[in-house]
Amino acid sequence: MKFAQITLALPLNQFFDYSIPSDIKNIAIGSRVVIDFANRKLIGFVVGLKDNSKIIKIKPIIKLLDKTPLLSAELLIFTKLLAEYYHTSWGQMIESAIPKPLRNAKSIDIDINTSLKQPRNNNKKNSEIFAILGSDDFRFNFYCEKIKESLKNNEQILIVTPNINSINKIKMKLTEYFGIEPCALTRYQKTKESVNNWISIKNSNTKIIIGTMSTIFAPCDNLGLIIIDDEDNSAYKQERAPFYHVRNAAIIRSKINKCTLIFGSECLSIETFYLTKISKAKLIEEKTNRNIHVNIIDMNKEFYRTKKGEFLSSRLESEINSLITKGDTIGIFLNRRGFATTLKCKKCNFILKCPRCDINLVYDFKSKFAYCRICRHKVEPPKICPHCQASNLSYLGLGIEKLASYLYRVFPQANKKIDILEQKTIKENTTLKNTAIVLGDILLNMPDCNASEKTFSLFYRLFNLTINNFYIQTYLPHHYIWQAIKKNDPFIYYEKELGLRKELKFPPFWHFIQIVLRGKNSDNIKEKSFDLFKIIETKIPKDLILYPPQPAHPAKIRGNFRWQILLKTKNILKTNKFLTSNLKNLRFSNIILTINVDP
DNA sequence: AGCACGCCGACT
DNA sequence: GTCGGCGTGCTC
Repeated sequence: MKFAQITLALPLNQFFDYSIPSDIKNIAIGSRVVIDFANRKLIGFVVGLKDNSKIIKIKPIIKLLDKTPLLSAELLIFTKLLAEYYHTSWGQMIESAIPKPLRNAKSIDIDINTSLKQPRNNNKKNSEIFAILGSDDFRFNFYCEKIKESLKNNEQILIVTPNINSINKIKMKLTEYFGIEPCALTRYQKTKESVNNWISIKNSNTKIIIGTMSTIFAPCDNLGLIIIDDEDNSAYKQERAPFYHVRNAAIIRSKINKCTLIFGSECLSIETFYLTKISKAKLIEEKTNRNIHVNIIDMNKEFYRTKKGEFLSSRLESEINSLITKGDTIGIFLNRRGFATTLKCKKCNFILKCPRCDINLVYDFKSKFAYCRICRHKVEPPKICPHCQASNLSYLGLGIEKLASYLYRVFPQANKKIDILEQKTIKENTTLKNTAIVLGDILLNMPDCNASEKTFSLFYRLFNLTINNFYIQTYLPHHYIWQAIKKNDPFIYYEKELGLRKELKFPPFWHFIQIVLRGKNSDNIKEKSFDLFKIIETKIPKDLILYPPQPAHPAKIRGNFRWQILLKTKNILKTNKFLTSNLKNLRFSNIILTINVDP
């Protein structure tokens, strides 16, 4: 072979041919090479070999970095399919699949063992998906059963968890259960150790691998089982390019390998529930018999009885009072940090906002500063309104600190009987005797098609931690989320939500594709968004739904203004092809355009 | 992505 | 005159 087809970690969806000099032997598909690309020394990934090339001015490969290919055929096809789905270049997807130290043109000696490969189990069953709904222990026991089967077949096992804490927790339990320590891919991408781990996995010396989302790319040549724990966790969607979702990536990888895939959670995602509904996944559910009293407090009725500016209904206040008088404890939950969420001038209605992100600054009582929740920009709140200089600012909006000070004022006798609960309570699996949700509806009012799913998963978990009474303050008392919690039946929620989504042509029935334009000049971004919209509008295929440009959420991040165009489609690959052919000759100066599939 | 080329306006 | 802004084309 005289020529190699090479893909690069640049946003260029094409291959480049390079000649193979005679002194470079053993070049193979999947190897990394150093090449000269437009006078830049770059790393390239060999994806094809051929005897001739149509390119006239061809350059030679400078250096071969891997004597044995770093990327297996399986990882190559996996990254290729993912890149096609998420509208990125193959090379960029490959780059995100390998540890950081292997991404630059410096050569690191790596020892890939080709002789001692374990024989692959070739008479495998077809891939099978399980959806496990239940507590940590219930899921862990199921995982162990399946891990045992894979170990017996001498296969490798991938376990993906959302964060480092959960890696350590599961790792300890597995070590105890199997007597072998799993390989943990914490800080997977950055360290030299990660390269050693990577090579060890590639050489099949490591059987059980556990780590965060990039673990889905672990170079297992003999993969038998993939476990995605806490599969509905929002951390599994990468929020920068390449935008991939671990759940979807796992489905693709399990199909390629014909291996078993397990999605487990205390509260399954709508997508996974849908898989069980259409018989693509087998549902395994923990049966619980719990007797919790759920009290839904209709805030529409309470509003008139509750004094203005107070956050607790008189009904909840009297319930709290009788509980603590009995010597019981109650946890009050509010998912909003800080003291006040809005600093507003009484005279001119000026609102203190972040200069870079254009969202309200949240006042923190302890530090006496106002913070931006996106970029952590902080300011000392001005004593008088900086706009009209005629009045001071009022501290509006309910944050957890304001709630705390209110509670201790109203219940001075409470003395550690009232707990203020935050998101981390749920992560720590604390047992709660009684729980009250102050603002049941804040997440529901967000402009996000997953708002109800987020609300349900948050409060259902909180409900699962509670043993006696569960109180919900809401303006939507008949919402199916509360009905599902009241009856301790998540399927009430899943069925209703899925029905609505089908009607609205929402995921998982249709897919969103979000095109974001961002840059420093607000007018320019808006104008070019409409230009782009018009271009797409004239060529749009029938089966595509296009929404006019609108400011993205949030409309400004770190000084960059953002506008978005949303598309809705049933066929991602077809729509991606349509976008590629229509966007390839398009370039706006000073604007960065990103495409986020399944945002 | 990042760089070179080329076209225009404005400034020692 | 020429410096530098940015729109455009190209990279095997």
